[in-house]
Amino acid sequence: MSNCSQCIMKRFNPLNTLTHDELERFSDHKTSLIIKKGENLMTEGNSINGLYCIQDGKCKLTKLNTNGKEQIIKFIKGGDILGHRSILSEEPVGLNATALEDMRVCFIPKGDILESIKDNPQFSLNLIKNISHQLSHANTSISQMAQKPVKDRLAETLLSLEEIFGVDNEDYIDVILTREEIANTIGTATESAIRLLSNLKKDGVIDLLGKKIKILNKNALKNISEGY
Amino acid sequence: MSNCSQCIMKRFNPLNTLTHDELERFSDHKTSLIIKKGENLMTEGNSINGLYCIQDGKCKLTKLNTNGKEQIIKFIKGGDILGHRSILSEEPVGLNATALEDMRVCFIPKGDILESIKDNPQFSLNLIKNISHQLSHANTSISQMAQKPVKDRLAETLLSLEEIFGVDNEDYIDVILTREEIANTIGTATESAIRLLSNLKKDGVIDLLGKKIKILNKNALKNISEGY
DNA sequence: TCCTAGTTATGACATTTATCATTTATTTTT
DNA sequence: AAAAATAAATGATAAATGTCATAACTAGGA
Repeated sequence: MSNCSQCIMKRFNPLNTLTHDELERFSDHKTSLIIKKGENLMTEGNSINGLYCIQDGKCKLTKLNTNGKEQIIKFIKGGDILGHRSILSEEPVGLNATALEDMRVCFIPKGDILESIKDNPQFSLNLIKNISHQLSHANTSISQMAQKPVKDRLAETLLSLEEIFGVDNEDYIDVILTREEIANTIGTATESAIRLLSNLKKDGVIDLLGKKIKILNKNALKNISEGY
Repeated sequence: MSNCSQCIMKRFNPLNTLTHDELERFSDHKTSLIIKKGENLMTEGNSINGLYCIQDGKCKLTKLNTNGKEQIIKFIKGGDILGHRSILSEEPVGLNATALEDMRVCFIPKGDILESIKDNPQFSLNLIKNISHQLSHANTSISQMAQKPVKDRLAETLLSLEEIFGVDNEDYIDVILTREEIANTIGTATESAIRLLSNLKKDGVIDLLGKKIKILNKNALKNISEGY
């Protein structure tokens, strides 16, 4: 089994402030697991007794609305952590985490996390910063969802997907989403998302190849996302 | 000047875990200020070097969109604190805090807050819980803004305004908002908000008296907010 | 008190977005 | 490889929401 102190994924998350000893303790107690595409790593309303550190693979964080519709709140990739909000606030998990592709994930039990929080103020602070950052991001999302038309939100989402996942060797955004998932991210009907994507393609702003999306004119998208 | 250790407002916020000594230190360094209706307590993008504890009065937390529209993210009342997210994450303030009526506010310098964070783990934890709770609330908002029609969001907002501010002695919701502010809360045009309010009145679900709003049928509103 | 500026209200209309129906394409299963 | 299931695309139409215009009302200042 791999060792936390040698793991490079922690470079990207709050675990990067942990001492060698702490990481050794994590290694001793951690479990590795494989989550298959479509499976849930966390489920809304469930409680969780540890923290997930994503080694590899992508997932979506979703919320089921009272009207039965799924809203995608955030995307998660290798290097991200999940579950810390729930541990810190001692509340059930608020979102579903569903694998978009097969994932490799490490699970570190709550006890070890709490110990490090007690002993290592810098670690606590980094967790707080992570959550704070999520909060300001969420506030921006609220504003955009409430005030911007669907077209603008689609443009914004495409830019942010490229930002998060980067591009493959042919410059396509490196994540595969169904049209329905794109619609559930921007909060619109699937057909509307499809139509708007087709329009963007017709206008030469993006290229579509099956589910793959390539941004051809980032400036144009940026303008659209700001309502021009 | 009033004394933090005797102040009852802290009963409602994370400051309730502070020791007598810590509160004395706060008292020595704190300043009290009056914010007049319409003035800003905090401004988006500015940095802040302390924490505000609201004694009295109400304010709105807003975000200015790239298209120039104001989105109301949250309402704040006596007993709430402001600015802790910015202090903890060492980032500029993300939202404007604008007084809806005259406010009395205490300002506690950053240094004292950070000292208590270092010394008092329970205080830190309570701040984290506060921010975590805001985050789950924000995620719910995203989902509702994205997926629910304006009518449902208005119903939801009215219920939540009564929840937050309570009612006066005639059962009107105890906060005065313009129709534009209501529209900016639910993310719609002012005229749409006005029309939907009129409809709710015509249906006997609410009563309107100038800017004052009374909920007559809470169950009906709850149903509307869930799409029935 | 009157005046002015701002707010609320309402109608007419334009635009955006959702829904439904159907076809075509793609993926999965057998 | 064929069949079945699922997803994408597109047209027609309905519903929701925004915009513009204007009138009625309200509150605060001269």
